[in-house]
Amino acid sequence: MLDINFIRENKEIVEKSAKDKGFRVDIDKLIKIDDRRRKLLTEIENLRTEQNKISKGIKGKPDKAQIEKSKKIKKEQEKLLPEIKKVEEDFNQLMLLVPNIPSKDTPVGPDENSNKEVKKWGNIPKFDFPIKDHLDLGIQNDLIDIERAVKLAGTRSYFLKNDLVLFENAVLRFALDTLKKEGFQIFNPPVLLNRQAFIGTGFFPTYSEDIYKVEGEEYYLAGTAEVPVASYYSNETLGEHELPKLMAGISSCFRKEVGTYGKDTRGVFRLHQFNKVEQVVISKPEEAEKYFNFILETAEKILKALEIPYRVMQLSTGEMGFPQYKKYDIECWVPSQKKYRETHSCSNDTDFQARRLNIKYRSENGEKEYVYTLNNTAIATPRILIPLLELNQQKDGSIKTPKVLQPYMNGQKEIRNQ
RNA sequence: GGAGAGGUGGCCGAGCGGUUGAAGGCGACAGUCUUGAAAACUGUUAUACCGGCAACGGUAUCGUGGGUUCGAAUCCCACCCUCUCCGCCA
Repeated sequence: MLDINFIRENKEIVEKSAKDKGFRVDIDKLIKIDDRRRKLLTEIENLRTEQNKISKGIKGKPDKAQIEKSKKIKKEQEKLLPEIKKVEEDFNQLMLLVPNIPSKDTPVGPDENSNKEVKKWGNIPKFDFPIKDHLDLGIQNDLIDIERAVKLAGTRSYFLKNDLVLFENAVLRFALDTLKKEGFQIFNPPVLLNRQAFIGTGFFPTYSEDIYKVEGEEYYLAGTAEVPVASYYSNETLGEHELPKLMAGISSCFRKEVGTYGKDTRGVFRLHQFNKVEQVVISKPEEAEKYFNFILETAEKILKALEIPYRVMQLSTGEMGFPQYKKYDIECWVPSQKKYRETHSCSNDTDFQARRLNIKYRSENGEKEYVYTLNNTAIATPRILIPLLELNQQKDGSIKTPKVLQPYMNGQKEIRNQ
């Protein structure tokens, strides 16, 4: 959420930002509603002032004149109440639809063609045998079964099997260990959450169509641990000395993937349910950029250790999403597609989420201010298994275990069909 | 799921329907005292919004939303949450 006073004073910027990002908001309407809201509020406050004055003058029993006057004021108030209620509702609803402002260095453009590569790491491997893609490798070694999953869970579902289950756990655990070393607190959060958590993190109302709702209850399944972890300190004021909060959540993630029909249907790239370790940082405004780079680097560290070639893209305005001020994607090399594919998403949301979540900090001089929130994937599976399986495949279809994961696999050096 | 108790300021805790934004205590901060510290004493100590350069003024807030009343933390209704006991259960 943006500050209404900021919106009023920077109407053109707010309008342009929304347009560049591809969102439709009527800022004129919002300001008009706010004008009305302010006017009504003042009128009601003035009436209450009068009424309070009368009440304060009454010591014992009120006399007739006092009651008459008070009743009259009350009637006037009651005339205004239905309108103010409506106006405030409209106002709040519209406020939730105003996207964050993109950073000045964000490339302006409607889609991924405007994204900008900011770094690249690793050499693209050459194979001296015909390679298989992750699904063929998975089927050959009895590690992935999608056909049977579809019988009971529909499209975009999967079974992982045998050593791949252990391998997946190894990857996740490796990510957690890496983050722990970097000073993160680790969370296993709830993922069945109330509306407020989704509004607070900026997923509602804009992205509500992609989120599963529990039938008959006001609970929803989180598509990322960002939702519960960023909400952890909601409605709290932190001390300046407590910042930054480095938090990492591991959870299953659920996404409807509406509007992606026919996209990425092969294998385990785009799924309704997957697992992810997510980094969330709560920081002081002036340190946000620093920690934004930090969580990008921790993710890179994990990829380097896993020896996956990747590149970092700065996303354009049209690609970056509703709550973001600045966003990088990390894309990993997928040999079978001869392309980099998105595996990580790194966001600086400034105080946009903090305003909705009501998370502040008290500075040393006693001032209260909103915190900044940042988040980035640490690792997401099964998606990351795609480059991992493909990059480590051998001529006979078996798969080498990356060195850093071997300790997590009891020293097992390769995965093959038993 | 059944039965009961309860939700008040940073915390504990009081509050006959009328200077109650809210006693008292704790904590925190400042001052006095002290070589220093502690103790003691004195004072200060909620948040949001609106108006104002400011001093300050106004409004709202005692789980949430309604209602009764000239007036609600206090009475009524609904909902939410927490705790205890019983049942069920990984």
